[in-house]
Amino acid sequence: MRLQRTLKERFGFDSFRLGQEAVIRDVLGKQSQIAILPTGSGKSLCFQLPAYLMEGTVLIISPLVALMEDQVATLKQQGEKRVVALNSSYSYHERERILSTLHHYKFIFISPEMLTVSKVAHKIQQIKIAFVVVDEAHCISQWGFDFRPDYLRISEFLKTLHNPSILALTATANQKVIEDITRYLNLHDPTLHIYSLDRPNLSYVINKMESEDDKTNWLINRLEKSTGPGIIYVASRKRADELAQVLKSKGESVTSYHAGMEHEDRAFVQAQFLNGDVEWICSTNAFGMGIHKDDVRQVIHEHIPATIANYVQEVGRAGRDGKLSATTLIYTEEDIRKTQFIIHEDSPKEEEIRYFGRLRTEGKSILEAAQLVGLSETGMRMLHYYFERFSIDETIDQIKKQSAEKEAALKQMIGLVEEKNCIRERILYFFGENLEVNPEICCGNCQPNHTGMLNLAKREQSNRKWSDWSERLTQLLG
DNA sequence: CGCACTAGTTATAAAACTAGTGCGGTGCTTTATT
Repeated sequence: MRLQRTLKERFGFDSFRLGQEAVIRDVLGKQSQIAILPTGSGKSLCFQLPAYLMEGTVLIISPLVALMEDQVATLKQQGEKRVVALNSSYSYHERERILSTLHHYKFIFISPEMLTVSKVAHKIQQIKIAFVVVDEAHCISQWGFDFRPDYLRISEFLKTLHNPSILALTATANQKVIEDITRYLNLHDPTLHIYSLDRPNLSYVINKMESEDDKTNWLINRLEKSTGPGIIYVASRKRADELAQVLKSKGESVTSYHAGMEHEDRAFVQAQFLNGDVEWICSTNAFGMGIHKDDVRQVIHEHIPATIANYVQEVGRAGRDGKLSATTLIYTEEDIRKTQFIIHEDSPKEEEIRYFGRLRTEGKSILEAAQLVGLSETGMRMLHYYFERFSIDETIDQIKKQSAEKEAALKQMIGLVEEKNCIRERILYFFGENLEVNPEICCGNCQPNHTGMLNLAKREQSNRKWSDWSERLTQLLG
C-alpha cells in the first residue's frame, strides 16, 4: 500500500510495470540483486522509488557522463533538488564544494573511474549510503576486461563501504554476464530478477551480400522505400561519415555519429535525432546507450558486431514503444574476416606483455613502458590492472583466456548470421531462454519473403519530401 | 589476414606494373610548480 501510494504521489503512475515491484521490495529488504529488465520497462523507477522510503543516499554507478546528466535532469524535473553527478564536468572548486556537502544529496551519480580517486571514495565512505545501484551493469563484462578496467575495481570500493546492498540493472545479460556481475561486484547469493528478453515487436532479417557496393546500394534502396527513424550501425568512423554522405546525396535525412567527433557535435546530433529533425543516424557502436527514443522503427547493421550481446543491445534500441519495428543485418564474407582480425589484434601479445614486465622491473613508469612497447592506451590500462594483481605468467594466461573468450563470442555471432532456422529462437537460446510462441512476423528464416518492413513502406512517392519542403518553405517565408 | 589504395617506376609517352602502406571501436579522467 505504501508502495502504491508513493508511486501515485511522487511519480504519478497508477500501477507498476512488469518486474518493478518485486525489485523494489528486494531493495527495501536490503537484498542484493541482479535485475534484467527489458528495454523501456522503467528501470530508473526501481531505485528512485525506494530511495524515498529509505534513510540515506543512493549511489548510482553509471557508465557515461551524458547518461548521468540525463538522469540528473529527469530527477530535477520531477522536483528533486538533492541530486548531483560527480564527474569531470565540474571545476576543482565546484567539486570541492559538492564533496564537502555530500550528505545533503539523496542521489549521487558517479563513474567507476571516479570511485578510484581516493579523496572522493573517502568522502563517500563518510556518508550514510542507503544502497548502491550499478546501472547498465553488463558494462562490467563488456568493458571491464580491457577498455575500462575500473569496472573491475568497483568491488574494491564496495568493500570499503559497510556492506551496502547492491542493485545491478541491465537490459541484457546471459549466464556469463551474470557470473561476471556477481563476481566483480562481490555479490553473495544475489536474487535474480530475470524477465524475458524476447521483443515480439522486433523482426530479424539477416542477409549475406557479395560486395561492399551491394551493401551500399541495398541501403540506398532501403532508405528510399521505407521510413525511419532508424539507426545504421557501421564498423568504422570513416565508413560512418562516408555512408552518411552517400545517403545524403540521395536526398535522405542522415547524419553520422562517432566518438571521433567533438562532444558538442555529438550532443547536437543526438538531440536532432531525438527531436525528429533527422531521420537516420549512421554511426559506430558509440551511439545508443541511454538514448531514450521510443519510436525507432529500424536498426540496420552493415557489419558484424563482435558479440551477440552487442548485437542484441543495438537492435534493442528499436521499438521501445512496442510497435512493430524492423532490424536488418547485411554483411559480406569480408566482414567476417575483418571482425576476426580485429579480435585478434585486440589484446597485447605475449612478447609485449613480457617486454612490458621487464621494463617495469627496470623501474620505468607505466606510461614510459607502454610507449616503448608500443601499447595502445587500452592495452596499457589493461596491463596496469593485471600487473597490480598477478605475476607476468598469470597475466599472460589471463589475457590469453580473454582473447579465447572473445573469439568464442565472435564465433557465436557468426553462427547467428549463418543460422538457417529461426533467428529469434537462436537469440533467446543465447540468453538461456526458450521461445514459446513465434510472433506472426518473426524473422527472415521463418518468413523468407518478407522484409520485416510492413508498415514502414513509404506511402507516397518520393516527391512527398519535396512537397513537404516547399510547404515548409512557404510557411517560413510566409 | 588479404584487399584497396597510393607513389614510384618504366625504353622521349601513356598505361600498366610493382612495392609499400594502411586498415578497429566503445570513455572515463586530468589541481600542480614556478
